Amino acid sequence: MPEPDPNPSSTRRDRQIQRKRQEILAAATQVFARKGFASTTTKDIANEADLGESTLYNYFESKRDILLAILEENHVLFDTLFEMTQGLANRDSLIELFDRILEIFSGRILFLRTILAEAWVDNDILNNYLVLRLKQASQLIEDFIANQVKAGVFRPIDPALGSRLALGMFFSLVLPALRGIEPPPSPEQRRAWAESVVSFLLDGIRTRAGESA
Amino acid sequence: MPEPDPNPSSTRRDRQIQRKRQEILAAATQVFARKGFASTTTKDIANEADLGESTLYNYFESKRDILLAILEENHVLFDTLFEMTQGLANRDSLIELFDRILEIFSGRILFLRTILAEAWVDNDILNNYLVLRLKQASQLIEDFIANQVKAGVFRPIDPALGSRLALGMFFSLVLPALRGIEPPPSPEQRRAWAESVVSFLLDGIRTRAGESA
Amino acid sequence: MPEPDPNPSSTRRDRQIQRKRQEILAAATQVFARKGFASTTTKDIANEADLGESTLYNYFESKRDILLAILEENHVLFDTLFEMTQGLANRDSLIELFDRILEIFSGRILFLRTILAEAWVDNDILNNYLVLRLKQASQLIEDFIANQVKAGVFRPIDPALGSRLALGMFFSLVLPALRGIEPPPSPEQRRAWAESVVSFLLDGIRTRAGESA
Amino acid sequence: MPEPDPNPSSTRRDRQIQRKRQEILAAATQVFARKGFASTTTKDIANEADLGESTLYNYFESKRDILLAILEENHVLFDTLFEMTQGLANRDSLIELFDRILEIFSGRILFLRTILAEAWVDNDILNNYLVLRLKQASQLIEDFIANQVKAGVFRPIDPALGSRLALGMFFSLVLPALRGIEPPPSPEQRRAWAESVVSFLLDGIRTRAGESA
DNA sequence: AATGAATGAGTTTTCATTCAT
DNA sequence: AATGAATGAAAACTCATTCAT
Repeated sequence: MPEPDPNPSSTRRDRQIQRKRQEILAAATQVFARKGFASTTTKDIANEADLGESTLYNYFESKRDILLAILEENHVLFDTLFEMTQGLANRDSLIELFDRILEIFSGRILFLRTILAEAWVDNDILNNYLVLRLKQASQLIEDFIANQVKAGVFRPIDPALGSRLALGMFFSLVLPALRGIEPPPSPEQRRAWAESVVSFLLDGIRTRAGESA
Repeated sequence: MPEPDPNPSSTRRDRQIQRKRQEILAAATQVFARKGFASTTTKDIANEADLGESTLYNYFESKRDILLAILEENHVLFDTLFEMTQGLANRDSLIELFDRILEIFSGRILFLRTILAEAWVDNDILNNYLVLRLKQASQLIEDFIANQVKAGVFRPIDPALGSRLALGMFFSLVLPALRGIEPPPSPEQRRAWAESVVSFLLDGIRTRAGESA
Repeated sequence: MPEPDPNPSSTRRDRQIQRKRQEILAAATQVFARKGFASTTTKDIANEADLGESTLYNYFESKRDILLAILEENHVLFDTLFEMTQGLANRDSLIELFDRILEIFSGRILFLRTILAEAWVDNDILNNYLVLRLKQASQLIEDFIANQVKAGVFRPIDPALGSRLALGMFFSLVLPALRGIEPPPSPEQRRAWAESVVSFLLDGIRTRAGESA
Repeated sequence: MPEPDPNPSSTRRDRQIQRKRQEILAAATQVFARKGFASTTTKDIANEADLGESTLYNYFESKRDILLAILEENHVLFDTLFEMTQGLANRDSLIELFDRILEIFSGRILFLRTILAEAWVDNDILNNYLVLRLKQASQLIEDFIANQVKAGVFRPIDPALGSRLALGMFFSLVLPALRGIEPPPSPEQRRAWAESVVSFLLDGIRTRAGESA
């Protein structure tokens, strides 16, 4: 027998509100990704959410508030990514990391398309929602590189530069999907990509002396 | 007493018109880069160009027409790049290519910032002005890779993937400058970057068996 | 076991309804006085009454209906004033009248602030709720003046004008409190004011020949 | 022969703009006086000014800006009043003052109706545009009363109270015209009123001992 | 050729009111 | 009886574009 909730209606109501907010955010994400924030009208969002335009304002303060809610909501999601990734130890953990990020990216394509577009023209969004994450990711890779260099596994390379190039490789793979001109990668494709990036990064593209023999 | 030119006013006027158009395009590029096309008003452009708003319409049909003129104007510039680069033969020609593109990019930051933003939300622009160029660049690198693989210098790698990753590395270097959060690279910086990218691409990051000894 | 009332729920419900209506009217009076009718939203009223917005419509037909109910409710109150004041006989009764009206005004500041604001822009309200009362008050004073003139106590003055000036003096005293930039007058203050007005009215401000001696 | 204006077009343009602003202000004053600021729509103003709604925004920043421009414009006008009135010396100068203010008021009825309405609900407007003026007027009268009391001409009366009552009398005369339920007073009417107010104020309404004889 | 002025079409936002529960 | 949710209608304001000069 379930405990009588001391405040059941309030809680249910809250959930109901949250659900509706999610619906609106999902609709808005669709349209923002397609047209960009500035070119999206509240009418667009309302149509996509199958609501009256004024109803939006029962759930959000303004159009920009909707955008920020989308950013906020997804920002949290990426927290977990970095919590899980405590450190990069070896080739396999690098592959694992790239694969996981590719997976997360594949599931958040519309959001990512939106945030990249807005961060491109809005400094607040860039700094509050993108730079932070990129720094975290970059740091992770830098630390790995620095360690490997110290251990003699890597050539003495600037970790910051290495990290940057690694991120560049990574984005070269997902960007077409984010932009919507390629389908999101299948799990197999992701795995293959992750391995390729790591291989390129670690081994380069040239035949090794020992291998070519 | 000046020589009677057979068609003086027309020619001079044409040049005058062209000059004014350039001024407007330069002003518009500034504002588009800063705020994005959709958030830029014709008033913004007119202010930046130090003109009356309605004067813009003596030179361009519409706000979008200004954007397209900017894209068109710069598109031509990149033609020369690919004309000059007939083929990549070796490590040095790769470095040379990257260096040259970095240089061109550094001189066209505002334009690039604009085209990237708009191609991100506008399929026409993406296809007509960006994809074309990327394909050209990509093809160049792919051909190089395919050749090297055939010659046994490179491991048997998918040239398309290799090219993509190479472009990704390249963009990871210029993007912060395009976005305006880093200064444009100095010539020395460009050279160093070009060498780094090529080195990463060709050699990888790991100590080579022969080198570690 | 309670007596079966022949019509209990109805009566009790009616009282309950009336009580709730009063609460809403009190809340609305607060907000109307502060912001004016047009700038007050139904949400403002609902918040002040600690109710849901839609609940208002169980008790009133519309926002304007609430305003009219406020006017109606208070209109009745002033009936009693004029019933009690059957006629002005002498200086003391004049003082008494002013004092009483000051008292009533002090207890109805928010209502008066509201009605004055709305009568200022709404002819219906002006005519139905304000002009009537002012005419009654004015008549009272006019009659008094006319009588005094006839009796030779007053100079032969236009009673309508005299009444108007007397009302003007009166309002000059209460208006700051109605507007909310002065505290409501204390009973002593009211008494003093009433005497002053009557003294000014009757005696003027100049030293009398007999007095100056 | 007129001096060549160094900047003629600019000046003419400025005048043109000023003229259009005046037109809009005049139109807005009409509508504000009739319906109150909050109930007036920009469409109302545009219709009254025979302009497109959006045209208003070429001359004013916002609806409120129009209101403030009206207040500002008229505020200046009252400056002159107080400059002219350096001091009140005797009965005739008092009459003169009242007459002049009545005249000014009669010419600014719509403006005054508007400012009174808004000052009634807006503290900024009350303090910045009304209280200031009332204090000036009040001070003038207070000084006069204080002087007369000192000279033994007036009974020892509180000058602040006397001033307040005098202002009340004054407003009782103009208010109906401001509200629009009486025609503005004719010059003769104004003169008569001024004399009456002063007479009431100075002499009171009662038969004087000496006069009744 | 340059532009001040005007504006229609739209955009975001507000708000009184309705209605299902 | 109370209200959360939804919304049509309208409000203030924006902006690309036109046009007369």
